[in-house]
Amino acid sequence: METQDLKKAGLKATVPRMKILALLEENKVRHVSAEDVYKALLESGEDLSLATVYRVLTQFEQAGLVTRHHFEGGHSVFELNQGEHHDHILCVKCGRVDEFVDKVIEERQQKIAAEKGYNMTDHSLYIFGICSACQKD
Amino acid sequence: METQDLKKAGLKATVPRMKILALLEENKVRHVSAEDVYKALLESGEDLSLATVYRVLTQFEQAGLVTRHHFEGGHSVFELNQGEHHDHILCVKCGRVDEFVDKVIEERQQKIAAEKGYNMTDHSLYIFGICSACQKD
DNA sequence: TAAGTTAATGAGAATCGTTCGCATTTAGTG
DNA sequence: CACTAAATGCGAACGATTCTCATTAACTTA
Repeated sequence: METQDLKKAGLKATVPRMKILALLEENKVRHVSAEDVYKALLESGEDLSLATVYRVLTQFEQAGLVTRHHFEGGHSVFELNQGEHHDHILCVKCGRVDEFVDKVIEERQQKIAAEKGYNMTDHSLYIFGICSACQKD
Repeated sequence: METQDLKKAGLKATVPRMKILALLEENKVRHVSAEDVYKALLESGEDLSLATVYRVLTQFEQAGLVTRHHFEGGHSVFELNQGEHHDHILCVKCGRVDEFVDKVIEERQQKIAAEKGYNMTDHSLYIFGICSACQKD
């Protein structure tokens, strides 16, 4: 039950929080904006405010349930944390997003951080390109 | 002369553009926001508008003279393209930014893109951590 | 080098995603 | 079931960026 997940994260199990978490867990789309979440919930009959969506997503992020990605134009998209860490490769033409995991890169990053005297906490890697479908146009 | 650089980039050699390019080439700071550029130029006696700074930086980006980095909170910072490509490692406590180049990572990225059927055009890699100075606090 | 054409600029309004303030409602507790 | 703190809704506020449009400056050609 989601109630447990929320409690574990130190968050009260309120209606908006459960609805948002449930939506993310449906996993229809991996990467959603606050606006996406807001609209999807309105459509499914929920009545909540956009401000709440932002608040909740920010709390989820702080609780480690969700990762926020910063995109161009000040947009953020959120992604439920599940399974292993991964990075992203995205198409600059159609916006398609794929994911990948590469141990070699992970290791090199650790090494680089160490060399520079940093205690690595996180990283963000995006590869941009043109996907196979778009190469045909 | 900067005039040449601008012409080469297909841009008229106007006063604001030359001043902004000169400022970036001074290279006092590698990563500047539009606001930084605007203030610095005002202080050095130039009279230009923030809108122009944004316009010019965007044109520089399109011309490949400059790279724009998207940071948290919808902030962008710009960096003059000079020398070789590099990635960034930054301190989440003090905001310090270091740069690095890693051939292994570059190659892996090419390989991953190919595997996923993408024609890679660019990438962005940030390592986050706590720098040596901040580890002591 | 002066006139003409077009693109660039300044100033401020407008936009967009996001956050805030505050009155109201709800969840968890006893 | 009543109580208290925390969560929500609403709309206003915000900050970065972009737009509009009248004015000005930069290349072109004579």
